Amino acid sequence: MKIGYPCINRSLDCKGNRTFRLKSYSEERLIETVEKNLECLQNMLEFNTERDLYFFRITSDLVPFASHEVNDFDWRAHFERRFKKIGKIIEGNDIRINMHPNQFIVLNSDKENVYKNSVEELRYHAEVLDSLGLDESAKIQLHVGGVYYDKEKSMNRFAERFLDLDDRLRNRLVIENDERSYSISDCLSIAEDTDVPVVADYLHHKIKNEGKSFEDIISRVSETWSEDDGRMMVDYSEQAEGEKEGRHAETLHEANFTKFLERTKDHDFDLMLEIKDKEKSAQKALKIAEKIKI
DNA sequence: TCACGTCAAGCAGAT
DNA sequence: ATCTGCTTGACGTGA
Repeated sequence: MKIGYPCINRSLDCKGNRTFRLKSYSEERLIETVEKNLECLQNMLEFNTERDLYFFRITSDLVPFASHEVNDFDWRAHFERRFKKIGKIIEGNDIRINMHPNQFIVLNSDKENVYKNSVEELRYHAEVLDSLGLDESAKIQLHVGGVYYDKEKSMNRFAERFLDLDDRLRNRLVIENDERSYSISDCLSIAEDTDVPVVADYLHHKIKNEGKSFEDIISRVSETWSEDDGRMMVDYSEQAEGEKEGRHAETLHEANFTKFLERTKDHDFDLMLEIKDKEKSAQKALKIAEKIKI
């Protein structure tokens, strides 16, 4: 099991997700921003390996406006060596990487332009992972999308469009259950038609689960991951006590996390901790995991 | 330096 | 109708 956290490190004084307003777009600004983001990405990866955190989610903001029409700069060529260098660090330390496009990426949208833009944005994500020289175990994790008053049709539309993607991109995609539309069971049903691996999100499953327990369903989820896909990925987060349902907790709760590990001890997976205090909770989680030694 | 309105983009559920 | 939250709040103007 590898443990990691998404996108941001609060202990370091660099920011790896710098961006700027579309209004301020210029090639100089883009280069400057990507330069700093890559530098910080490297810092974060080094920070992580020094602390035995070998799973990391790279921010979608790494290259701002990468898939926007305003951007015709060949950032891949310009930063090729930088990407390769970071890729070597990733490879050398056997770090697992994923990315998670934001909410605007909806592959199954009923609007043609949203679909088109989503594919472009997914291509950008794949280009980042390709530039780093990573194999297809580096994943791009997305939700199934909208329901549009007809869930079956919307799931079919997802499957069709997924199968229609280029191999290189499709082989990097994985789908994650969300807390209101598509449960793990729904994702598994899509996986049957498409062979897309499924990422199980523990908190989302707690909120939407059709009465199935996490430990029961995780076996079927693990079967969606092939050899080339790498180890199954699981997302873990906790409900912020007293806050609205689905809100992430500020810090990891030891007793909850211990219980989670015990409930899932029959399975090996890489674990992404979606907890507000990031690397702090990740280090805490690592200690707990080592203590009870799964 | 700080407060705060706004930010490329979608969607569903709550208010 | 409008607001909120989402993998992550950050940018940027005005005082």
